[in-house]
Amino acid sequence: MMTLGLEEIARLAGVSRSTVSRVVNDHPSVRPAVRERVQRIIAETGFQPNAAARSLASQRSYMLGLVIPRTVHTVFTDPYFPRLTQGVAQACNDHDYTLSLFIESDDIKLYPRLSRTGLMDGVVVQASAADDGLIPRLVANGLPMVVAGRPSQREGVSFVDVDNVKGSCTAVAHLVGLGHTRIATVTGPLNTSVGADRLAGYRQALQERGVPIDEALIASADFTEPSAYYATRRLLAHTPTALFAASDVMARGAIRALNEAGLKVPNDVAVVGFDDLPPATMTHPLLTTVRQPIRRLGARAVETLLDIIAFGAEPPRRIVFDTELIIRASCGANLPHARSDSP
Amino acid sequence: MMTLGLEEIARLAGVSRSTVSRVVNDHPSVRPAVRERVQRIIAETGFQPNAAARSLASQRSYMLGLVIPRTVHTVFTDPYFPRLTQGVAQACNDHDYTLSLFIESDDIKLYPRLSRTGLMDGVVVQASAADDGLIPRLVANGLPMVVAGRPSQREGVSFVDVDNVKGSCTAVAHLVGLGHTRIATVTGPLNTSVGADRLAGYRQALQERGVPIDEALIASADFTEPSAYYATRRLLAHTPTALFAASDVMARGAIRALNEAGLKVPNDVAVVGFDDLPPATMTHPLLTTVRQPIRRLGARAVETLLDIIAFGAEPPRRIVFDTELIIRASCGANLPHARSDSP
DNA sequence: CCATACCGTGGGAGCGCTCCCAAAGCGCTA
DNA sequence: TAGCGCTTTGGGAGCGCTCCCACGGTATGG
Repeated sequence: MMTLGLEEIARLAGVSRSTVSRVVNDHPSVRPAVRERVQRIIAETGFQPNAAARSLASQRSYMLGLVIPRTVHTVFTDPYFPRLTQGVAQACNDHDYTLSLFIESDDIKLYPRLSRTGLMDGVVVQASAADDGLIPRLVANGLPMVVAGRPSQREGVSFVDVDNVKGSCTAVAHLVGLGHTRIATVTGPLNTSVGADRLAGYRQALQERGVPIDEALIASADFTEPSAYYATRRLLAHTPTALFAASDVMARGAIRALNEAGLKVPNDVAVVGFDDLPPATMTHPLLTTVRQPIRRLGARAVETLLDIIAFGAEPPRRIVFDTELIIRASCGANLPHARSDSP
Repeated sequence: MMTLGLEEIARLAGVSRSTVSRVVNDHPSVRPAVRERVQRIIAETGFQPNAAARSLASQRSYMLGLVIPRTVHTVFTDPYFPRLTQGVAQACNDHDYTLSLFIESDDIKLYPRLSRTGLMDGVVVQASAADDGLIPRLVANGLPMVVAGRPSQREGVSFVDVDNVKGSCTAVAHLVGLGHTRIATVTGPLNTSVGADRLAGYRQALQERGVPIDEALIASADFTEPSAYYATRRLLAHTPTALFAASDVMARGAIRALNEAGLKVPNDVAVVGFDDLPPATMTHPLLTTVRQPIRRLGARAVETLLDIIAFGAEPPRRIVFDTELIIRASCGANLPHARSDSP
């Protein structure tokens, strides 16, 4: 059986390879009658152009990569990444691109895998603590790229992020408005911008409202539930009346530690999280948190990437989404004795 | 700047294109001295072979596809799919393959997208109610394929699945052993084999133990929480004392309906789920369920696929994993008045 | 009626690799 | 020293497509 290629279709339709190519690629300059005849043959034979050959010749693959420099386990444990992937996958579908996943915490293995492929038209890279290795190399490589989150090295890099500083500032300000002055925080890793930014927002909120900052009320963790649990236990000795966790998952860990110590949420300690990721917010009581539009962020990253592919990486695109404070029960705002948040 | 290709490296190293190709592909017949020299040049220049050209010439891409014929929303809402994806992604990493995601509920769009790509060396396809359209076409196409779950059309198709009949049979037998005779079930869609099989296991357990089957105690749903909630409400009138839900997510919906009706779990109604997917099993009380090794299933699907790619699709591989009954609190097995499960 | 313009079409020349075959170089034996 | 077989190397011929240029045909204008 002869390979079903452009040439073969051309033979069957009595035209040339070029004309078939034009029909396949919706090029306008083909007579309707000819176009129709070719299309009929294509439908009859079930012909599908060879993607490798097409990519080789055209330098386009219509594939995008989603690069998450984490372990596979982390990616599927932390609800953030599936959500991001969802946004990215949906956008890829919408624009008829194929999505490839690169989940690998080891930089050394990740880079060759990415550029060896060479097939990707561009990549969305999740920011991480150690992206200084990967991102500049990708940029030097000339591979169109958008970072989800804020990269440590921002020179000439396009990114899509949420305003973490403002988000956590709003959350902490809310706690201050409720009358709290001993507000603890469980932070993310401070060598990541997301961790650092959410702590910065915490500091800013206290500073702006004249609440003294007690460094003993700041405990750092790594966005996992157990790390937050232990961080919170360390915090207990300093008698906070409120706690801001830099993620919902960590808020769960904090609440667990609080409950174990016989403290009631929100009566003894008010708690606010960050993310608004449904399974994690199903705490008792329901978690007050800062909602960030993760799916939209993922989708926007893809759209920005397509824009870069089409029009070049200059100037770098910077998109920052706003967050929204979602007030539920864990902050105690609805408690009878709560002081009003608004004057 | 001249394109960095095999030819260019060859020139720099003073050898031929073929020799460079041999070095890149670890072909043994290259003198160590030459190999080393070429490798040095490759390292210095940061050369990476072009994947499209390589795929075109060799007919191999080292890419696998994971095809999930569902909406993007479903895939990221139901915890089963992320878990499966995790297993698949890990296995792809382990074998140095790149994973592409094809999430599309519309058959009409899915097929062309898959075969147009043509790049995939093979695909893992999640079974679905309407896979009769997709799977035979893929088989006809000659694309190496493994189905996760049981395909409706099994002729010559390789698949990896769990023993759903035995799994649910064990679960229901457990309830019978606890003294229940009015055991209701909330099933998955009965046009899927997973839905049908779990119901078959329910029937088998009752039959084997001489418990009459009351069709009024069987309500079908679609694996979502709300559908199970409503199905359970319909069941309430028939006064079950136990309920087997065909998934953990549905067990949650069932428990919600039960609680709303003022029924306590497990005291008034014992509940057993299926899947053992952590977020969903965090019910009050903790869910007794049938654990299925989803990640292993995903990983095994990939390994089977690689086997098929290497050695051909004949004979079709059929792998069935066993499940395990995980007894927690929701079935009431630990209640003081519970009858012993074992004679 | 011929010149000019353009539309539709065909074919050549790659894209950067792999695969195969032939040739060269080597050590060994007879 | 000629002959043999082995290892190592080089180059040709594609893989199936896109892109570009050139050509013939028809429509248009002078």
